[in-house]
Amino acid sequence: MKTDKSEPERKNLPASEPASVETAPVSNFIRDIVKDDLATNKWDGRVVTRFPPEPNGYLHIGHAKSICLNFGIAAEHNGTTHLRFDDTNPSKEDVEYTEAIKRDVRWLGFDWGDKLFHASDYFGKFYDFAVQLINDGKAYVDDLSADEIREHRGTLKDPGRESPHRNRPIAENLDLFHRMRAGEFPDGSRVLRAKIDMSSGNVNLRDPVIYRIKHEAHHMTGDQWCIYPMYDYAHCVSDSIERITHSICTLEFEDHRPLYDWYLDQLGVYHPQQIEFARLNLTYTLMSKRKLLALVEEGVVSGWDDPRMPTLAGLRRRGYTPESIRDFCERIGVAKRDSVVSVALLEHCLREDLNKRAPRVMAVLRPLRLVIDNYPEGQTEEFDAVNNPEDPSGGTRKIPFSRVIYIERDDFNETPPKGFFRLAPGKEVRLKHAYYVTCQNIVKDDKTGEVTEVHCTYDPESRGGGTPDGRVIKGTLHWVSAEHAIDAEVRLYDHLFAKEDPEEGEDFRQNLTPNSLETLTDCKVEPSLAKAAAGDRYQFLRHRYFCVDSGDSKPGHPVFNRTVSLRDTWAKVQKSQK
RNA sequence: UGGGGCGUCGUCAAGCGGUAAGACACGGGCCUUUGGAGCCCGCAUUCCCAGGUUCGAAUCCUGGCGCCCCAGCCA
Repeated sequence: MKTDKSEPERKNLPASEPASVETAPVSNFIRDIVKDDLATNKWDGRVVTRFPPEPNGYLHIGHAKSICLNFGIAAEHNGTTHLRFDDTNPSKEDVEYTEAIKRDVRWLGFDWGDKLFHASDYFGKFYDFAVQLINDGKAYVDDLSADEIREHRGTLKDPGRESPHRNRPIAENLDLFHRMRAGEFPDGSRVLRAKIDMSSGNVNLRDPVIYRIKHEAHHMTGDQWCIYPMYDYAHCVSDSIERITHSICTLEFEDHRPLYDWYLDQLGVYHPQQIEFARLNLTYTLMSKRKLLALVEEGVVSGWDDPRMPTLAGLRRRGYTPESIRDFCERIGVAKRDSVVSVALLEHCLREDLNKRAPRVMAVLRPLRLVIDNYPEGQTEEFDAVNNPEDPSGGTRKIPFSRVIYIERDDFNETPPKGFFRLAPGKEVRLKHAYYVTCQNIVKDDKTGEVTEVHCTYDPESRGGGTPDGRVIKGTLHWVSAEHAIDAEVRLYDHLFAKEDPEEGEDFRQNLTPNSLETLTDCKVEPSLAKAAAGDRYQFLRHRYFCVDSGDSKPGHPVFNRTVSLRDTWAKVQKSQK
């Protein structure tokens, strides 16, 4: 993969505060449970959590919430957090994903130390425990087909029926299970099931499958196994083996908790507490891994790290900072009620962080030539420009100025609407860091009528941006000297989905924003950007925040991704005038 | 009465029997060499509804109503 070094990224950004002191932790019910447990010494003073992704896709912002929660709670109490790959289904999983997941967790700012595990590390133990269940008469081999098992399971309202194989002698179960493992039976021909209660109101307890046969190679264990354990069984036993204290998962697993508890109780082993919280939903954001995969596979986006994706890899490439994501995860809180957080909050967290850290720079996205008629031809001078008014230690840089410059097309209007205080015929504006200029006349294209050039005069007295007479100039424009400008490509991203709820309607694809990527190839940026490196973040003055693309940017041809816009009061005013 | 969970501002969310935090969004003002940032002010007499207990209820009890999840050999 292209870029992924949090190292170089860190280098040219001011050091960030460590996660622990960013903000005082907000109270939530899980923190309360942990605090209580510590007070009653339930776990001998230990706090051990785990983040258990399945390596079948990339991590997204929803996972970030879980990561921050698990690592955060442990860190607050001097505990540890395990990174454990829940890799019990070889048909869906891949090493590409495990590497991406590790990279993303690290980038977010968390460290699992030597606590890196895989459920597949425990395949041997899982097998032995299963044998124990059989020996205790708590599990049996079922010969029913998948369809038959479903049929026997009953419905939500009607109880299920017991399998005819349910009361097989222990010895026979043992023999069959050994032979399942030995590879004697084809996929789907038999399963190992827990013997619980076919009439339970909780469907999960109607003799759930423990092991299924899959003659498939596993990315960690190769072809050592042809039977693989199911999630419910593998997860609780893994937690037990690792002596997890608080096993935090999302709400949909609430119904599984009785099963989690059942396995551990029957096995008579160490028993962590499962706690469920509401997963993160964001407006305009698709959070389903399966559907995100579809976008990648169908080429709707350029990959898992496309800057429009809600994946951590995508957000990183877009220019998000790990600090802003952590701050966001802290601010949204943790509770049990289903909710949809406004994406505006995420963007706010980003802007707040970038405002403090991103150097200001001048870039003209849609250039319009401006000629200063009374400025000597061939003359060049330099101005000192503050890199970041929010950061006194940010220093200054030199910006070259000359007779012909580029300004933003939007910053000139031949027939200015009310309240427009940028450039217009006869009007005077300030060129940031430079001089005041007054528009004297314009040049238009004969055919299209489009303004192709603006002619101005400058006031030599206004050097630096002020005049002795102290006259008030409301409009300040950014600009780039034509002969010194660097050509750049700029990619403007919009929300991938036009609907607040991307899942609305029959097919989420119908809710895609028609043009969520607009590429501008004729941009002019100030020469200091020649040294911009992949991942560097800037504020293009008066525009928004941009990040040097880590995939396609090259030394002679920088490519910038729009990270997030600046607040735009003028746009708001215009909107309200309509 | 299939089982499980949840209902506090537009959106998140504190609150744990003592009289509704905070954030985002929104509206108004100040300030400004970014229409940025910053600063100030405003924004739930009321907590899904109805009863009850109590000197006192968002918090406890009872009964409704609404929303979410579950019938993979996925996780």
